[in-house]
Amino acid sequence: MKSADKHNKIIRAATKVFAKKGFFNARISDIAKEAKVADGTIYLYFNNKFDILLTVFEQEIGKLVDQIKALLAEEDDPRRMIEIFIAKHLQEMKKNKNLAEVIQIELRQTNKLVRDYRNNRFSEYINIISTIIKQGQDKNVFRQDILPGIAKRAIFGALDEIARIWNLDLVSEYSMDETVQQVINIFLLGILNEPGRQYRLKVKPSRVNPRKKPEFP
Amino acid sequence: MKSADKHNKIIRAATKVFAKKGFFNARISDIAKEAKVADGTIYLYFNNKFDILLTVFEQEIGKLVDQIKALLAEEDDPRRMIEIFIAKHLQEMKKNKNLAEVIQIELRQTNKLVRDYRNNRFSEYINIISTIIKQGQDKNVFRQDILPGIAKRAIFGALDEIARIWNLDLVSEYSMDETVQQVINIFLLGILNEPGRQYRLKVKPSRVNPRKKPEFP
DNA sequence: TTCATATTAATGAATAATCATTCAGTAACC
DNA sequence: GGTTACTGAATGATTATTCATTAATATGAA
Repeated sequence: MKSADKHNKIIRAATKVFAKKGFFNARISDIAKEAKVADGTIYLYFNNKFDILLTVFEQEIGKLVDQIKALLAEEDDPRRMIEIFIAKHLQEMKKNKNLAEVIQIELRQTNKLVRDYRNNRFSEYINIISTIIKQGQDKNVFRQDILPGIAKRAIFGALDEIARIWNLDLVSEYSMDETVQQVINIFLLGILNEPGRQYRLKVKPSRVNPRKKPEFP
Repeated sequence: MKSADKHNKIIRAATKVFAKKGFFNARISDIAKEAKVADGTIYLYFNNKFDILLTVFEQEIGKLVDQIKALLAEEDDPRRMIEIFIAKHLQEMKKNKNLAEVIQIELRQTNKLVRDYRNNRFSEYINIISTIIKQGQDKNVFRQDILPGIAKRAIFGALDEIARIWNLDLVSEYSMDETVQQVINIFLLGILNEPGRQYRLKVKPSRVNPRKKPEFP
């Protein structure tokens, strides 16, 4: 019987190797060696190299989804929920750089080739953000003119870019906490000083409660 | 004399091919064919495949830097400057999907391997954002507690993620303008409704005017 | 329990492609 | 006739994947 144990060992090895060398430069033999397994063994557990990447990705994102959902279940203030999401995502990426790297790779390299190849836990992940925003709008805590489908991309993109920089291992002088606070700060309050009183956007937000419109994909 | 013309032809071809297939799946012969040139000719103009990617990247980003700087030169309200940056970046990525794709690729795949290989016009590019923010802080238009080095990453990341989605060519129901407004809106004002009056961040911004601290790399 | 056989898992060397790069030769131009 | 630009077939390296072989484990009859 093919053991779940070995399956896991391969996944862990692959995560490590992909993170270090990137998908295209990772050799199957690297993964095999890292997993202390023969090259051929890998093909008993996975169809091909892509399959490994996708499995790693889905599985790791899945864990994140579960964790964050659990955290959020205990909170019902949308403002805090956004804080929790941001903090948790960044903490996780700081802790698990391999995962951060694999997300980067998967999102830009493979997607294009093997799109919608299987169910997408990643969509589920970022839709957590838009769901929180919608809740906040229902409670009138968030601005009604924010489009949740765009906001979710902006927030995820910001987090992902910060994680990318961490992975370049240039030394940063900012602490984790400081960074988390900043990002929360920017997204909740914006960068403008006393926005309501001093400044009108060049183009005013036009639609209110645009829930009818389909989401930004 | 090796013609600048041919050099350009190769660059244009390479941009197209990289965008379509990604760096690792692009063959030199694809680029050669697209440029209507022999495979070997490419090596008269570039050292190797990486060199082509880097050249494409630096050159295209360089153009963007020049354009945006020109636009900004005519404006001195930092709020408008941020608007201009966001709008221009998104417009450009929408117009030139190949470029958007090459940015995605270069930032995640190569960086790791060939870091600091040559001068970085990309840094120059995103430092435009932090410079604007600093100016805004000097004029007391932007909140003093924003760290420009983190804000620049958040803003660029958001824009980049949106461009990524556009490149997946899933149909989006949002117009360019709508998206631009939203993003400006989010970053200037935040998503919170009447932020000053209703909500205190869980953790308050601590330092004021942290200009002394080194920037987020 | 013991041993023979069957079934399943694992191995890693061999295969078969794939391309980046080179370079001997040709063309274009001065 | 000499210099420079260009060509594209040949080279040589690399590696995902396969598969014949071996090891491990299960089964069950005596």
